[in-house]
Amino acid sequence: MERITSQKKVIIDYLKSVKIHPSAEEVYGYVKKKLPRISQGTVYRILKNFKEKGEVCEICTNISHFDADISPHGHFVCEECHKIYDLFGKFCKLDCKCVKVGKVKNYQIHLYGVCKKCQNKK
Amino acid sequence: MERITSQKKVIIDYLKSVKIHPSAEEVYGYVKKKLPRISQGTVYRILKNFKEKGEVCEICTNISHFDADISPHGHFVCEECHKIYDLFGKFCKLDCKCVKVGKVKNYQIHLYGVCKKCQNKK
DNA sequence: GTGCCTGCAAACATTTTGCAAAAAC
DNA sequence: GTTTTTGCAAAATGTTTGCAGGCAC
Repeated sequence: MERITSQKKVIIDYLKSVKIHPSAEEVYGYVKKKLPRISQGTVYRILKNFKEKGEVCEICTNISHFDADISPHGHFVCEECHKIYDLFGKFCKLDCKCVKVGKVKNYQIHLYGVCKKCQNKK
Repeated sequence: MERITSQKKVIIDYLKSVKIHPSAEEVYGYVKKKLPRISQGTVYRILKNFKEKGEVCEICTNISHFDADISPHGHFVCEECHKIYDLFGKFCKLDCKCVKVGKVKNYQIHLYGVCKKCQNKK
């Protein structure tokens, strides 16, 4: 049975109270003020735990796969085999004109799930 | 003036010939077979160079920012100040029913550009 | 020949992990 | 008391960088 600890409470309260989308490092920096003995490892473990339960989501900015097809298209990432599939459906074309916060240079659409091959393995 | 080297040629030819969306590590593994003396640093430098010129794009799978708002919404990432803005427009709702490659659990939409604050600084 | 590019190795940033002690139940 | 979770430190992972020599032009 999962246990409720002060570390988890402080982290989820913090994430629910801010809109700055903090990095793991920023979460650690804040939580350390409230719980000075907390370690980075714990922060990473708790964030991963929340993510797996679906209580928080991660936002991707750090990137590591490359594609020479620069036309606007989406990607389906299989969470089992980590294979990346191209998606060319019409929903991959976004209308960026209505974005007010700044000038959009490009965009990415990522769907996460389990691909058919991996579904059939079970 | 930029120079054309065998390392660059092998890398871009490889990326244009495959559909597996290789990681930097995979690019290195392949290119090493053709050019055994190539180093990882060179691969990273060349990939970054191609990306900056817009010849290849990066696909995000490695992730590092957290958001307790798990409703479907997009993010605008400013390439100058690295701030992340929430986007709640209607284009942030994707219809995933037409995705055939697997079962979609969730998705992310990321727009990249320069936010208004940074535009005004110039 | 000049200046950009590469190989190498070290540095750096980020995240994960093993283990004993501490805390939750 | 039992089991999960934590703190710590080390390791693993992924990426960047400085520099001397090599290569494109």
